[in-house]
Amino acid sequence: MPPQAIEQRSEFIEMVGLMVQTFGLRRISGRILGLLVFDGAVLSAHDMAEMLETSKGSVSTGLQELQAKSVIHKISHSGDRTTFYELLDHPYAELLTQSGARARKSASAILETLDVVEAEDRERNYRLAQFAQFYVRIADAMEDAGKRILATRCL
Amino acid sequence: MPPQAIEQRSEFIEMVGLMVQTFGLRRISGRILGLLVFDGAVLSAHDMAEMLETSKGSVSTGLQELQAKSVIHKISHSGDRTTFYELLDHPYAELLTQSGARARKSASAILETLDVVEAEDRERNYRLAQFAQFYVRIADAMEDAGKRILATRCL
DNA sequence: CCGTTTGTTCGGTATTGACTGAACAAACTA
DNA sequence: TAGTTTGTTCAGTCAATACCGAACAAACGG
Repeated sequence: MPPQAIEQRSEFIEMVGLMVQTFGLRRISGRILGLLVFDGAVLSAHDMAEMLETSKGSVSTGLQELQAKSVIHKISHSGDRTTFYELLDHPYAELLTQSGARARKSASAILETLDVVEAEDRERNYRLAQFAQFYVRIADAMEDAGKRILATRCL
Repeated sequence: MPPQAIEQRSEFIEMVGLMVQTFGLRRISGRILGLLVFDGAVLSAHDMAEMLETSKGSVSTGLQELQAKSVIHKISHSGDRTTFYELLDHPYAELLTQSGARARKSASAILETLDVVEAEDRERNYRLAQFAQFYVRIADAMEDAGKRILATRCL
């Protein structure tokens, strides 16, 4: 690989590391994701730690996080104790689903307050309802986006 | 206000403080938002600092953040040096717009990598495109939700 | 079984960034 | 102008948390 390409790859990996933090993922998880997206390889935790120049411990946590979000999955071969990992077919759908679920939970919490609070103050009721609706819209949007991604034809 | 209502109010305020962190807002900004949503009052920074039992400095930063996101706006009366703040009519639309813009920026950054990288590796191209599309979908979803909120009839 | 390789757990460390509070600035009053 | 109130800025502090790496566990080969 020419030196320029190495630079591009490493920049991409770092960029993804920063980007995924929006979803509450650790930077290390994003760097792993970036590595897998760029190289498309099937890798062991050991290899990843070397390639990303980081500790095995960090990689281990990152891999757990990415599995919990259904971004990657394990692969094992008989007669080999190594566990490998690769991207799932639809790596990002679950991220959206979970974000949507969180938003819906926020909406519920607000509506709960609305229920509990005295129903006399019309304007407060409106403000709380408006606030809850904000989260409902986000939840809907996320879930829709997730479904649309799943519906997209695979290569 | 009965003690139970005070408790509900303060719980709500703290909850919003945690919730808004999803949008990259500080906790203090969320607590201010919670206060304004619950009370519907027009308040000065001084009052907010007292009510939230926090420093004037924190409130000041929080107010700037909320203004930058078009959640609140200033109100001033002639012959009074105090600046007051209140919720805007559509406090949440801009939050979505800005989130959408950030997502679109991520998508662009990924597509830029796709452009730069050798076009030979078909599978890499696909993975990068898929990743970019993920962010495009989020951007679209956020912007749609924002528009839908604006279109919702006011009280 | 022992040695080797792979991977996880967890206590300690370092870094990030939110919050505080004091100093400063601005705007009005007497 | 001096005094008062309001608000911002910024250097320092503190807490949250991501990361490191050593110790441990598990799985296989010799």
